[in-house]
Amino acid sequence: MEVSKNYEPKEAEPRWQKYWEENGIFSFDQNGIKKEVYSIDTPPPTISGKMHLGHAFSYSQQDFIARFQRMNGKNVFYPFGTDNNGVATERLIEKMKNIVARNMDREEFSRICLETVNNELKPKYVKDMKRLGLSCDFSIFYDTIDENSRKASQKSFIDLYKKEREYRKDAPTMWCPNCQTGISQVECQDKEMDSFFNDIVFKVKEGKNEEDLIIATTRPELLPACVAIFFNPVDKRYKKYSGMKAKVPLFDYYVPILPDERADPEKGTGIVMCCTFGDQTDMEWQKAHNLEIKTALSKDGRMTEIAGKYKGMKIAEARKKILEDMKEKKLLVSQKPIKHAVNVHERCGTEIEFLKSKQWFIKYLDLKEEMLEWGKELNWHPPHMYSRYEHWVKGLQWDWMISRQRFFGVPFPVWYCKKCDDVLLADEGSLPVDPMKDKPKLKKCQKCGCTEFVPEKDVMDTWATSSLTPQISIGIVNEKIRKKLYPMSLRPQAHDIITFWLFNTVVKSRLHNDMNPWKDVMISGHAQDPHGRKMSKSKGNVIEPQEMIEKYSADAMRFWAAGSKLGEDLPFQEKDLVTGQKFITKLWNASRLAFMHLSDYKDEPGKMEIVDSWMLSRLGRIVRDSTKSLENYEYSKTKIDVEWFFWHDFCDNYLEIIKDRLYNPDKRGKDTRKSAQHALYHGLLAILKMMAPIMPHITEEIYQMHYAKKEGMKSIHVAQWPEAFKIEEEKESIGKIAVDVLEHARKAKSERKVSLKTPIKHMFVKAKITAEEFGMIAEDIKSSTCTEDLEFEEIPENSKMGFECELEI
RNA sequence: GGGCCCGUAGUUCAGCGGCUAGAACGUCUCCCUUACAAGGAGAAGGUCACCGGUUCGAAUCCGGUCGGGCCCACCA
Repeated sequence: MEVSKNYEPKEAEPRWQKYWEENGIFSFDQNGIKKEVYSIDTPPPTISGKMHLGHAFSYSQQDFIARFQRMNGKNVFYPFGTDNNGVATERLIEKMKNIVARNMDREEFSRICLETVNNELKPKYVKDMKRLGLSCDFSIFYDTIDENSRKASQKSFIDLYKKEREYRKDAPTMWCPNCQTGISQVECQDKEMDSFFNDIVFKVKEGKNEEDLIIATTRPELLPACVAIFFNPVDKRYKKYSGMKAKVPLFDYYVPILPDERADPEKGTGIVMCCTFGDQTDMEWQKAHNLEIKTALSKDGRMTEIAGKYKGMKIAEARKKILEDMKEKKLLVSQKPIKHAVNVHERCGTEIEFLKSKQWFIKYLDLKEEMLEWGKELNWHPPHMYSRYEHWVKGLQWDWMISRQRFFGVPFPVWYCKKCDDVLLADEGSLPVDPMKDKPKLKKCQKCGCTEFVPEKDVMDTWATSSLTPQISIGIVNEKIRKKLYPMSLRPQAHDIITFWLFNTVVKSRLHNDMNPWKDVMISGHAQDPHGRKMSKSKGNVIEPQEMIEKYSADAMRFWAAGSKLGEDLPFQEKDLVTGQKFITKLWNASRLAFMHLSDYKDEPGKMEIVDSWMLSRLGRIVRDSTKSLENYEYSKTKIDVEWFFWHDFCDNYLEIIKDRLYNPDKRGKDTRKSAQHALYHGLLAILKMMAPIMPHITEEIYQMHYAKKEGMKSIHVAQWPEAFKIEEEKESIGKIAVDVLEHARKAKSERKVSLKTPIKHMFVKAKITAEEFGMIAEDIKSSTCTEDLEFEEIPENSKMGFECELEI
């Protein structure tokens, strides 16, 4: 069989991708109830334009596993979703369409978001993923904002509410007084600002006298919301004041002086005032000491009525005025200019405030012990990733706040009674609902009988939905098979979101179903720039995977992604794609040689030559190890093992040795040719199959040329994973002599700077095998090394000498 | 500030108690050989970051130091 000289990945890869899709090679068999299922909780990428290198990296790694499991005969459930709900999408679309969400009707804004996502963003994304060769069943597809997902999120909300795991209460949220909107962490930015440390005077009664207590603050305008003063318990200077009260300057009311180790004795004067709320620590203090919450700022960034005469002033104005007044009353001792980083809203640069408002929470702080157990029950790959989960859980201080004052998200299925504020849930049968548009099923408040309701305007945080991906994706398929899918076999994801996505999914699954969502988790590392740094647009070191796939191939890209151990970060090196490309070429050329000699091959082994058994036995070890590696998510080991075996044992040595037998059956005998054909056929096939998960296109191309018909399979990717060949130690050790001799001869010729086909006039081999055994490999040695006269001497078993080879060229 | 990972050849990585510490790329030398010259073969190249400890034996296990990366938190 003649095989064309070159392989063109640019043409071949899309061709096979189309073929796989048209033939449903990766379809999940929804009726395959009897087959063992392997289910994957595919991460839904956030739609932010197009696939980036980190995606190419980690999605390739999970795909290796999916393809391996499929070749092991499992019915692989491998859905695909996109995460397009939440702030990230909102902001992207505001920019793309030049609109501002808060100035629009929510429904209208959501409509534009959905349209943009579906028509512009998603298709590009899915195309990129398919171009990478991802073997998802794209017919099992979800969006975190589609009807199914909204329904699942709202159902989850109702269920947890009924289980008394949800509550609504005042809580501080980050707020931009300029844009007058709640904002999220991702919209914040650090900004270096010039400010002053103001040393101000609190008065403490000490017997008859009043003592001064000096406190350094950058936020004097928050004084009216001051609720306590803290010092560190190890700080002897302030110990005597513990439990006493101090008078707040200008506002003349008393607050307690309390010990707390969060106060830093080194900072300022060592004592600090707690205002509700100046920053995160204020919130912790408020909660830990159960302090009153005072609100000094309103939503438009003006002082509230508790500020007395400063009421209605803007923050900057109030700060100035208050400082002036304190100066006048000698309550301001000194001012030191400082530079410090503050959180600002990235859109407008305004300093962020913490305001209290009603928020929904999932109550889970009481479950810390259980959470640790849940985490331990998962099989972590690699195992050390568990400690990230563990430390996160141990450090938890708040319940899970799930409400956001946002626009494009899943609405809460909730109305409130206008009169008594009682909660009215949507009817489960009517989900998904939008309370701003829909009406509750109940006509009257159960508590007070009132008939007027106020819809909840907030939407859920995106994690409240994405923590349901197992339920959402499973919800798409036949009811009959759902039971077999849950808990799922695998959650693949990167390590940066263990504390969010992974943790939240575990929590939801436990609260809803009382079991873990999956058995195994596989945690990928990050793709970095060539110098091992994080890639980011601002650094200008972003590498686009699309370009690299175009320049080399998807297989080469995946080859690179298989280059580091699971969980390890990997710097991107373009040279690694070159290596991948070379490997593809080598596979292609070796296959050309093989198929040239296999057209008349029939599977009837007969008597096997030693060298053929040597190769198959060695390969048997590789198959055994590689299978184990992939079962343990160690795809990089499989790659290294197969790559090395193929290049050196198989191509350099084995193929060179059998050429003579293949080309010259008249001289060497038909049986020795048959033996070579047999080993060649099965050896190459096993190599292809083991590389198929990593390089799905080139292996498919070669498989289809020769093997597909013979095995009666539509694709290498649904073909049976190779069985390990029998390992035959004795034959291996005899065969190894032949290989050692070949390598020795090659080295000798290279040192003498002569061509490899230069004849060797005389060769003298000494080895620890019998003359009879040597006879079984003598002809192969002669032909592969071009030796004219070969002599052998047996080394006794107990001799110190090992293998020796002398030659004369 | 807390956590996790990593320091092995010029570069990117394997090896994770026991052969002479490996591969790829790069470098140098050679080779048109009936799969492959947009190839191939061979060679050179290492105080396994540093300091201690455990052990018959440490790149590998333990403790510390110093670097690098990432995540989280903080910024009165």
